[in-house]
Order: sequence, then structure tokens, then C-alpha cells
Amino acid sequence: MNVYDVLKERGYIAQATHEEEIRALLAKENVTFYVGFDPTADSLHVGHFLGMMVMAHMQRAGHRPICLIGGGTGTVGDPSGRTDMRQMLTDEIIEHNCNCFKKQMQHFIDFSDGKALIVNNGEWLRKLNYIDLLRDVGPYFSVNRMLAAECYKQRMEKGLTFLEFNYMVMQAYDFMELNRRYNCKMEMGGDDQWSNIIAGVELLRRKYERPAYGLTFTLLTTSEGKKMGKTAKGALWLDPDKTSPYEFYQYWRNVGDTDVKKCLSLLTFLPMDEVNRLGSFEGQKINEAKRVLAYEVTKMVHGEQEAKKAQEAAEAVFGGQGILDNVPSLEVSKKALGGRLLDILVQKKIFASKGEGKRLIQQNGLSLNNEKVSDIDRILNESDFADGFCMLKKGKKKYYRIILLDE
RNA sequence: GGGUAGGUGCCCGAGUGGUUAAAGGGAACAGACUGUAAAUCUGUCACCGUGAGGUUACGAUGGUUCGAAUCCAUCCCUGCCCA
Repeated sequence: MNVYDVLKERGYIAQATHEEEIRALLAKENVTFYVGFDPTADSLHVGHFLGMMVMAHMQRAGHRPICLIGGGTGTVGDPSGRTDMRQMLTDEIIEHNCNCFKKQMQHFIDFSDGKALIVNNGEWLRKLNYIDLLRDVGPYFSVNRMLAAECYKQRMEKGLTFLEFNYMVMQAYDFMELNRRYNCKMEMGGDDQWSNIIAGVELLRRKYERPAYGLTFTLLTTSEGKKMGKTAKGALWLDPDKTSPYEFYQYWRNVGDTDVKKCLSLLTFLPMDEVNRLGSFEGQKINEAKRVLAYEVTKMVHGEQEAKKAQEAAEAVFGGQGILDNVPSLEVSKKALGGRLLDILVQKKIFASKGEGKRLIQQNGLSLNNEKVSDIDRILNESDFADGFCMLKKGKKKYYRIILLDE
């Protein structure tokens, strides 16, 4: 089966510059393609993960992915679809973030034997000379058309700086450079990158009259059109230190019914038969599908062992039975006993402030060992612990195991 | 550079001297209902305090005033129009 059809069937493809040609090209030869990632944080998140999935599918089909890390573009900031300007990052931070990205990418893409490449556009962008650049690619861009691009629409109201306006040029330049160096013929990216991708495709076609293609993949959104992968704390990170495997698992375990099928198809490698089967479950039964989804995605990101642990913990806590060892925990020293539970939890950062904690207690949102805590001044005593542990429940579904330390 | 409209809490946005910790909406959080779902309803949503109350907050800094998000001055930032 042609990868293009696989991608299409699984729902990845949003837009393509030359649908039939791309399909034919992918059937005919091993194509080098690239996806760019700007190092805006020190970890990839779920949105990037979707890109990884696309690349992995392509790689399995024999094509060669290039992960382009935006050490150069990251210094400018992509204005696409944003209402505000990105914060300027320092060179050190960008450097650090690039390294973090590289490490994480190894989990999803096979870089052995040149089967995939990872490059940083800082390598060439940072050396560019302004006049040379202008003369080199400037003539192939129409400002009129750039201004009309969808990605700047929101910015036309709030203001767009020249700095950011150039982002598109840089991205197009990247494609050209990768084409020169690696015979890269296709650029892929999230659908919000469409304008930027076309810019590169057109640059190559106009300047060199070379075939170049662009393809965008669906953005991960809920059935209501909201971005997926947002937690109360922000993004759903792939770095276990920023989002624990348990939290990660829980996120997927809790997706809305209407999004389960889409997630299975986009974020796992389960065969489509299975995706369709699981996705067709209704009512309570769909929980079975969510369980598979959460496990599969967690396994890919954090490994089988962590996925199992997360699943065990979740099921122990929500199912009432099982091993509680892997439930998120916090440690309390014996010295703290006799103090208010509220104060201890604020100190342990379970509550952002005392006010928040009080509110939660007053609203009946806190339980200790399955008993509602109704008294704000509830004291934490040794008798609350059995075998050195006690269970705390915050809100509807956040569980913590409190471990009593001797010290 | 000139003119003009603005900068309010996580976001949008009302408020033009005291009754404003600041309407309304969204987001978020909690409760009920459920299936660890969605929808719905109810409540909460600056910080400290059990409470009374206190503290901090309306771009920044100074000032007028018994009292300012609201008035004045200077500065910074943004949109639009003109150059």
C-alpha cells in the first residue's frame, strides 16, 4: 500500500501541493523529506509527537526523514497563527533546547546508517549575509502575496514586525538548502505551516525549476476544534520530568469519546482494523478503547515498562484494587506530623496557595483515605498512615500517595 | 516625525474620582449527575487570615486629592491615518 494512502486513511493529511504527483513519487522512489521543529522549549510535546508519527510512517515505507531543528529560525519566531510575538530566546537556551530535542527524537526515528538525518538550520542561517540573501532569494518572493497569506491574517490586525515577517523567507531558504545538500524534495509540517511550506516549494520551483512538494498534516484538535495536549499546567510534554508517564497516561485515558478513534489512528501504529473496531465502541465500553489508547501512546513515548506502571497505578486507584506502588507520591517527614494537612500540602506544592487549598476543602474536594476532609484545620497524624502510607485525593481524579518518612 | 485611538485580573472586555478586588463572557477548578467521557445544573476563581479584617493590583514613574483604574505630567509599548 502506498504510504500516501496509509497517511490518508489514518487521517494525517490536511493539504498537499500536488496530491497525485506526490502519490506517484512516493510509490516510485525513496524520497528524502523534512519536517522542521523550532526549539521553543526544552522538550517536545504532543504536537511534535504527531509529526514524529508521520515521519515514522514515512520511514517505514522506505523514505528518508530529515528532522530539521530550528536553531536559526528559532531565533526569529514563527508568527503563523499567533496573535502575539514570541519571546526572544537567548542563544544558550536555543542551543540547550536543540540538544533536548535531538535526544527525544531518537526514540521515534531510526537514525542509524543514514536512514534519517537530524540537522540544525543554524548551521547555514546564522552565516547568511543580508545582501547576499536578499539578492539570492528576494526576487522570488512577492510581498503582496506574502501579506495575503493566511498565516499572517491575525497579525495584520495586531501588528507584525519585520523580524517575524522574515520567518517565512528563512523557512523557504531551509527547504532550498536541504534540497541542495540532501536532495530533499518534500517538506511536511503541521497544517499551520501551510503558508510557510508553499513559500519553500515555490522558491525551489521558481528559482531552479525543480520539482518540490509540500504536505501538511492535521493538527491534533478535539472534536470541538480546541487544541489537544493541553493540561492545567500547560503542554503535555514528552519529557518524563515535565509530564510524568502517569499524567501522560491519564491524559489519553481521559480523552472525550468522540476523539478516541482519531487519536488511535493518529497516535498509535495499531492496524486500522483494530482502530476501527475500538473506535466503534459505544457507551461504557469505549473505556476499553481509551485504555488501549493510553497504553499504546505511553508505551511509545516512555517505553513499555513505564506504560505498564502507569496503567497499573491508574487502575489501582480508579478500580479500587491493585498495586499502588506507582501512584504519584509525595513524602512527608515524621516531623511534619501534628501540623495542618493544608499547610503541608501547600508546602508540597499540591496546592498553589492556601486560598486554593481552603477552597477545595470547603467545596468538598479533598479526601484522605477515602474520607472527605471537611475541616480546614485538619491535622495530619500518624494514625492516618497505615504501613507508612496514606491516600490523598484531590478533586475528582487526582490521587497522591503520601509516604511517611522516618526522618 | 505629525495626528489619532488604545495599554484593565489566565484570555477577551466593561468601568472615567469614593458604594470597584473591579460588570459580563471564555478558560480553569470544585460539587451534583455519569463511564476516570460529553452535555447540563450549582458553586469557586489575587494573596494572607477560621473570621472581622488586612495586603497587593488596572503599562511605568512621579504628582493633584481626605480618597485615583479613573484627573495631571513625563516615559515606554501597540493599532490606525498622514509624512
